[in-house]
Amino acid sequence: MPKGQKRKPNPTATPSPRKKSTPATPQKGLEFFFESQRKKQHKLEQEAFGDPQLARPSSPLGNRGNAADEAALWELPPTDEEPLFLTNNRSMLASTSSPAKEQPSHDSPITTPPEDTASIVKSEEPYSTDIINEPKTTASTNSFLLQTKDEIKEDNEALKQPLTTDPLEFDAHAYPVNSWMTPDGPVAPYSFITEAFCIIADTNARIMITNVLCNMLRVLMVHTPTDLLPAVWLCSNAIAPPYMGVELGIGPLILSKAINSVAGTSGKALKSLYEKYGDWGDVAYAAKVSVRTLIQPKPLTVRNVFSTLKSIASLKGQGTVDAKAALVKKLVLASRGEEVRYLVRTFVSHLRIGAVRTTVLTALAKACVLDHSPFCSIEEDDPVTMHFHRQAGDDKAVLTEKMKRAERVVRECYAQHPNLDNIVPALLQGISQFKDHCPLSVGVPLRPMLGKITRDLSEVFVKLEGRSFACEYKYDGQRAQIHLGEQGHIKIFSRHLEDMTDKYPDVAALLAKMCKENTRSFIIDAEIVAIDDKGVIQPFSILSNRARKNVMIENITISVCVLAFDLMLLNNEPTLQQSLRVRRQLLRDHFHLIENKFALVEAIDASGSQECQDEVSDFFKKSIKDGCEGIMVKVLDHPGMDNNGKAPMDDDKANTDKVETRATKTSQLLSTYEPDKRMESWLKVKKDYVEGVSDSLDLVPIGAWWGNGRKVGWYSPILLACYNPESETFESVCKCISGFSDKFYKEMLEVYSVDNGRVLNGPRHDYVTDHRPDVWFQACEVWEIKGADITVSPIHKGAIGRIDEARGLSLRFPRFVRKRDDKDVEDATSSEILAEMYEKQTNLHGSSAIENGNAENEEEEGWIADD
DNA sequence: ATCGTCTGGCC
DNA sequence: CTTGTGT
DNA sequence: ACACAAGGGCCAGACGAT
Repeated sequence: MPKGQKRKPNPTATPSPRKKSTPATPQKGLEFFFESQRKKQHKLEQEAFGDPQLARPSSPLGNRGNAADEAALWELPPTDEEPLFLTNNRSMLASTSSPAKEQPSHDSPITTPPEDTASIVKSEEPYSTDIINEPKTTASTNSFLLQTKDEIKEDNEALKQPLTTDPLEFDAHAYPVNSWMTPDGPVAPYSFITEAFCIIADTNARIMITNVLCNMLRVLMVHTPTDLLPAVWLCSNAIAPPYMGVELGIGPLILSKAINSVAGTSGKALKSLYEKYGDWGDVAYAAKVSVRTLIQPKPLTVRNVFSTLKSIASLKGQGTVDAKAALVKKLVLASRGEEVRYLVRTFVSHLRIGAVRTTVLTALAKACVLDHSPFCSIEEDDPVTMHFHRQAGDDKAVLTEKMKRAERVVRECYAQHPNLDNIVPALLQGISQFKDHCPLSVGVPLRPMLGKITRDLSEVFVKLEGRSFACEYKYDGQRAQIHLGEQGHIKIFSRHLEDMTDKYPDVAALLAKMCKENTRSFIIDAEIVAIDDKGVIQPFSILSNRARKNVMIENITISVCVLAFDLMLLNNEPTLQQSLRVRRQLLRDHFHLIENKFALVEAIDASGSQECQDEVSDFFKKSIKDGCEGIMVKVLDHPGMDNNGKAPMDDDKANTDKVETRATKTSQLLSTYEPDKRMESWLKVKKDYVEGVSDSLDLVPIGAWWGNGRKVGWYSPILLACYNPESETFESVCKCISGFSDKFYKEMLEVYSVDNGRVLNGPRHDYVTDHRPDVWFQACEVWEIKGADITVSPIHKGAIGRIDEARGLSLRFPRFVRKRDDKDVEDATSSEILAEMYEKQTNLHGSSAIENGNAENEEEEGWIADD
């Protein structure tokens, strides 16, 4: 069904075939890039391993991280040239976004309606993004080609294998790209990748999605390798790694402006289109089909789309809204057929094709096995190369194995060094050594390890039976990955790898003091929590009030404490492969605790025995009392190495197959730090997962909006209210989108229809809310809605006036649990009850200081700061 | 200067 | 952050 | 089991309008 709901490409508007030539991007810059890339890579290696001034002794854990790396990260190139494969991607930018850099004059917005564009001629820019300025006919555009249009077309049709071909059969070299040719070499048209997007959007089959992506990337890799990186970015809904702080800053506002000026539509018309389609790409498509462009601009190319995106992201300051709209308009105007759909979705960073980061990585890895770029030096006899790359005579099984290997390597590499600007160029040179270019290093965030959600404490004991494990407080703060380099460089990254160093100058100032003498560099995983002046942990909302940019230590109003729980690198050695027990000990051994500023998370160790179950249960309760979300439970030791000496499987009697499987699995759980993985060796037990511990409200649906994407045609989200018996009103508490099954959505259309009178023309007089849902409901049902916390809301109205004069109460993480057919709307949670729940929750807070920030408390552990 | 809207980012 | 869905 | 896509409350920062 959802598949059916994915909007199919409109058959009446065929995706524009690659029939036209693209008057070229100067290939020179890109050629230069790859040339210098080869040189610099060589140089970098020499520096890393040869230069006595920069090289460090390589470690038994691998030769990752070195002085050259670190220097480069903070833009202190060890040589006069910029290192290439590190986070510094300016060299890449310089080549791919040259139009923006060389042509700042593009700022002047062009808001002329399409009809007038013919009169505007003249551009210095030869790129196809510059559509409006090219009154050339198609024929003249193609004039430098040796073949006629028809000949090319025939050619293509004859030779073209569909991208859906099994990658093992697909021949990227034979893929016809004559039409991509320009005087400066081949250039991939944007339509090439949108064609792939169309196919991918039309299926849910993951294998097919990967195959199409894989084939698409191979064609680029073989024919236009410099287009590979931009294409990979376009596939991943991003244009730069998160920690580079590059944002498009395009939303509905700018999009509307641009589309209106292209299609001559009004904001109102667009809005109604959006209500109909629920997707800005589809809106743009619909708005554009009705427009006849007199002058067909030059086709878009992958690199131009990408470089324009980069330009948009680089705009800042006054007038940027119009400037962005102008650039968006140019691309929209130049797009043909299906292109505009994906172009616009790219603007809002939401491709909606059912493939994002991981799938693209997989496809990329496979692509690199089956083909290689002209820049890849395959050495015939090199066993490592042959371990990954396809060789003549490889049968299906061998290739499958190689692809699996490559996928593992690429994903592991990405998890430790998530920067496509480094990974893709490195991959273009071959899979075998590319890992060395993208090491785990200080200054580059690794993707954090995640915990599996666990709904019950008893589940913990089933999953971890026979193993030793640590239970840690899960504080309600912000996850932070803190890096200190040997030269004193500091970076603090968020859970999604944004650079938030600027937000925490106080934490940065702490790092030097934290380090014991033997600590020169590190990466730690921690939670930052707000504390008051007495060292009492504050709720998340306090932390979120903290300033984020240009923070001066003197002006900080919200103090924080860093609670560390893991160590991924120490003194330039990755510690990922150590057991948690060892990593934790390293943490204890190498850091001073600083009262109310730096501590290790509150924790106990346990295993599966009965006493432990009680202990863990108490610990869990205590964590909640102390204002935490719950606990994390983590396997401490490597398989078979449990400290309690107990064999993992010893007292398993009733050996059904299932038990056996469970036990085997349990006994193999890793205690390593696995970046980017949600492993069963880390279990997350939050209070609101556990029955009876969380807040649960009985609310009344009073309205809804029409859903988007997968949920088009359904009510989503739904506006819910509590009941105030005093004023006899329904006060909005939250919108809810989660917890509904597809079946439920369908039933809802029946339950709330105009026909049965449960859909109203407007809000009832007794509905108290600032929201304006698409559809108003007659209050007639009660639903149980679960949430994590009750919050004082700037917009919702629950119990307004009771806790705060102007603000009502709302719910954090609302989700639907079930209908309460046993209740009438007047029996819904009352405003008073809601207010009391809020008070109870806030009284819970404010009692507990951070315990192990106090050195005296922990003498039996023996890891307190000792000087 | 101040306020409102938009955007992206935490959870 | 949570949840349901499809492979 | 995994990947993806719906979208929640709430915030600071940035830009634009007044």
